[in-house]
Amino acid sequence: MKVDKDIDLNPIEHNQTVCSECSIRHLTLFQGVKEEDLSWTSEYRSNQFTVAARKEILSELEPSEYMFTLYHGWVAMYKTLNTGKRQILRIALPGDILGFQSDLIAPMTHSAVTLSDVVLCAFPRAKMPELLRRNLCVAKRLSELNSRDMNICQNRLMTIGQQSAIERIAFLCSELYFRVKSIYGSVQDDEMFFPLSQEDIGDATGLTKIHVNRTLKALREQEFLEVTSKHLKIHDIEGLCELGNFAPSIVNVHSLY
Amino acid sequence: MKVDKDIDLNPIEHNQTVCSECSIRHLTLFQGVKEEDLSWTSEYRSNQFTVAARKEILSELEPSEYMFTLYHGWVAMYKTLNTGKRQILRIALPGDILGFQSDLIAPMTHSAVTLSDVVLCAFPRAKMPELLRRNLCVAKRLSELNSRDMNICQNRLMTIGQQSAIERIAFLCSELYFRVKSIYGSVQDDEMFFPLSQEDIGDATGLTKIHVNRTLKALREQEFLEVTSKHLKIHDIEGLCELGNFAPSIVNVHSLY
DNA sequence: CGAGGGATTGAGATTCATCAATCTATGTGG
DNA sequence: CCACATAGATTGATGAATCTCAATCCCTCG
Repeated sequence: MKVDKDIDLNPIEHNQTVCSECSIRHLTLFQGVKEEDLSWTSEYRSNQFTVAARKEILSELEPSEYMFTLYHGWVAMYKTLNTGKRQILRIALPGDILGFQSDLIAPMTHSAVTLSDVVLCAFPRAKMPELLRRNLCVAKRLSELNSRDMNICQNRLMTIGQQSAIERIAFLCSELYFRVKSIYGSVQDDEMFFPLSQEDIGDATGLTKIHVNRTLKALREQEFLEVTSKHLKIHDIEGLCELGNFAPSIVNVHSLY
Repeated sequence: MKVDKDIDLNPIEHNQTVCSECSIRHLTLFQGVKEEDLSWTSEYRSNQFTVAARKEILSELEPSEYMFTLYHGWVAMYKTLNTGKRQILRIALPGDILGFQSDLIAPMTHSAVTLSDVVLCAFPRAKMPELLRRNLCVAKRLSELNSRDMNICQNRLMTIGQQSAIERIAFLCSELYFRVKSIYGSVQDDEMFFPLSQEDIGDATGLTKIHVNRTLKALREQEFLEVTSKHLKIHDIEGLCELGNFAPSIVNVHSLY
């Protein structure tokens, strides 16, 4: 799928979401911030930006002025090999943090591309150390989100290293199904928005897009799921989890203390 | 390789290493603890334990009373699939933290097995929240170490998802070479202790031990490296890094602020 | 309505897994 | 100290999973 390498973030001029009225704050870095602290804490967030689908928002090896909270839409974090091959490391969904790394000013260790139109809340990196020192519950929440992402990353390692093509795709779809469910509370009729192309699925699972195509056909014929244009319909989520050896609990964020 | 599933940690009765005299403290969780804080901070560490090679020290799905700092030796962190297949998630080396996860009392998300005789510094989980609240530079260091591990995990995902057998093994050996080098400052004659069996290498790279054997033979014949019993000799580290597309900097720990 | 990008299908090549046998090093008990 | 047992390493033969190349189809969008 064609990716636009020019980073263009469009600042939202009017009607930016205010943190105190944010409907997904319980998913984000600011989850535990007390109401009375929210006004000064949210000063560390700068603009909200909109970005079109298939635009790069972070580039490996380049520094980035901001890190982001994904407010709306889907984003793929990935790395590119010298051969041009691409590995998708994780799919970010609303509430997720994009571009955090402990050396805040170093070049990015991975890239990020939007899979759909998205809205981002930007945090200037330069201000992060101060925020983390001043508001410990933000620092704590950051650890928790990182820990969840580590867990997901390790499970992905497991699935790519040890499972077959059909199992890997079953795992991926199960993971995304349960993550979407945990964000919105439910998945209407087990049908959901799913902006990954077959090539994206391949880059996430370590398969070629052609083999992904054949494998999706098998999953369709065995009545596990159907992937059509930007759309996933799950027929048998239990069977899918079993096939992919996926445990729904891994998508949960756990509290540090 | 046979693994002993019974966890048996042998407490060191005499001559335990005191944190203030620890020769690898600069690598550990206590790196940044000020001298004057070290006495109370180190109270949160309980016993040191010795464990023989090929013993399990953490078990997936079971809670663990302790988390550990690896003081001496090598440990493999891994997950097991319902099919019995095993994926090694990372190789822990001295200074590394074993068994941290943000939900401290939950069952472990992965197992750990010693690859050599090891010495562990144990931290009772129950005391961790208090430690992290009381000593912020420990909390900060924990984030930094976790961030480094995340970086290593993502690179491993990349190598397993996108590279060939010989590239994956080149990557693994490069990674371990540079990590050992960063711990001890140098690797004498490019020869080092290397307790992974061919089966371990396979479980770390998503290959069968038979294919690992053939691939090691190729690496030997192409004069990149030689792996003999518990021993790795590197002939051409630059070529190896290039082959595996390995960037030495990924093993570094970066400061959070 | 035409162009372009993704999806689909087929054929053939390649990599890696599986099965099976042998070899070698190490440690143990007699 | 030797014989044996055991586990890991090595090699060969075969087969399956997945990749690569190539062609065509189909949908969307301008």
